[in-house]
Amino acid sequence: MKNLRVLFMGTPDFAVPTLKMLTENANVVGVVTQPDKPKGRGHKLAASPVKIFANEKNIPVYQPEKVKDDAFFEELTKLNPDIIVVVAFGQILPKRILDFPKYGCINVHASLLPKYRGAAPIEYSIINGEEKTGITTMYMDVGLDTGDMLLTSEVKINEDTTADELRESLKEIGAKVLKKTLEDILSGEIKRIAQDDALSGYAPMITKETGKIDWNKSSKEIHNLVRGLNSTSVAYTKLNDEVFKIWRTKLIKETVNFTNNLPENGEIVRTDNEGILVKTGDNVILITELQTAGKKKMFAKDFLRGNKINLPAKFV
RNA sequence: CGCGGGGUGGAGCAGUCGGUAGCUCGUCGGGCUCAUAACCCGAAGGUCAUAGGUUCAAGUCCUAUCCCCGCAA
Repeated sequence: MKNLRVLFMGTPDFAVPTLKMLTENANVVGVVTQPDKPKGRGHKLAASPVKIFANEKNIPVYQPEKVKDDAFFEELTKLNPDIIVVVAFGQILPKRILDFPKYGCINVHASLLPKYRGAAPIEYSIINGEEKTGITTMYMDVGLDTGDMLLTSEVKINEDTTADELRESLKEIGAKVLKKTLEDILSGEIKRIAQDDALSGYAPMITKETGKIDWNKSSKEIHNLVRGLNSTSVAYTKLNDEVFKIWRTKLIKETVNFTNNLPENGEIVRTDNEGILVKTGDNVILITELQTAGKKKMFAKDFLRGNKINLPAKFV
């Protein structure tokens, strides 16, 4: 594998461990990543984590606005990679690029395909309450995550696993599975398995609206949303027109019986050292970590020290 | 130069018209109790982000810098 000419395409932090593995085991001839974009406060130009890593390793970096442009294809022919590895790159590869390398284009995808094709497989596997997910490597084709599957690796999702935690473990597993995939390709042992479209599903992009908590839903559904969105975007709700990001919740096993007056969904039932107890569609849920505008993420009990919530109060 | 909020004892917050700092917790010690995260008593702990300036006097006003965060992209 040492002599394998690899072109790597990727952008976020998730892609870095795989790139690192490649630099240690193969000949990475170049790295393609999204162009630096104005980002965050002040609109400062930010380089992708992949670019930063590649710069440290003195690997040539390419940042085409559109990878399908002729100019980039020309670069590609000069680099003459044997294989292209793609991890969370963020652009669709045209057919002529897919067909170019002799070993094709391999993608590392963070789900057990054919489920959760698309942009946000990690988040949606948790939001939908899956109990397992994993990594799938595949040969890319012109569709979105529709190519023939190669190797997979499963991981369990526990009741309180967050997207952030899951991403951390999957990015390392992705590197390992890809390594094995490349070894098997080179030895000729690899088997390709076509995806069964009948079982497929898409994990669309996360939007602002995705994170809005609907308090009419069950505690379980709300809990899944909160832990599925605890990194790039966060589940949120509003209290008196102020946005509350909800970073962590805890499920309450026992069903609470409201003998006298039944609270409305979203209404705060109690605030104490444990956190903020809120009525949901089917029971109650405990908010344990939250964040308000201008403040850092903090434990609910800490928030309550300096911010008294006068009941009755209701999240909307 | 995108808009905006904020940096005060370990944590979360107050601090009005400038007069040297307080609350809810935590911590430590003691008490009560069968017991406790409950209650009572007491204690330690802050050069109020940094550097200048105005003033008899600044956490509180002015200027610059550093850091943190929300929104928008």
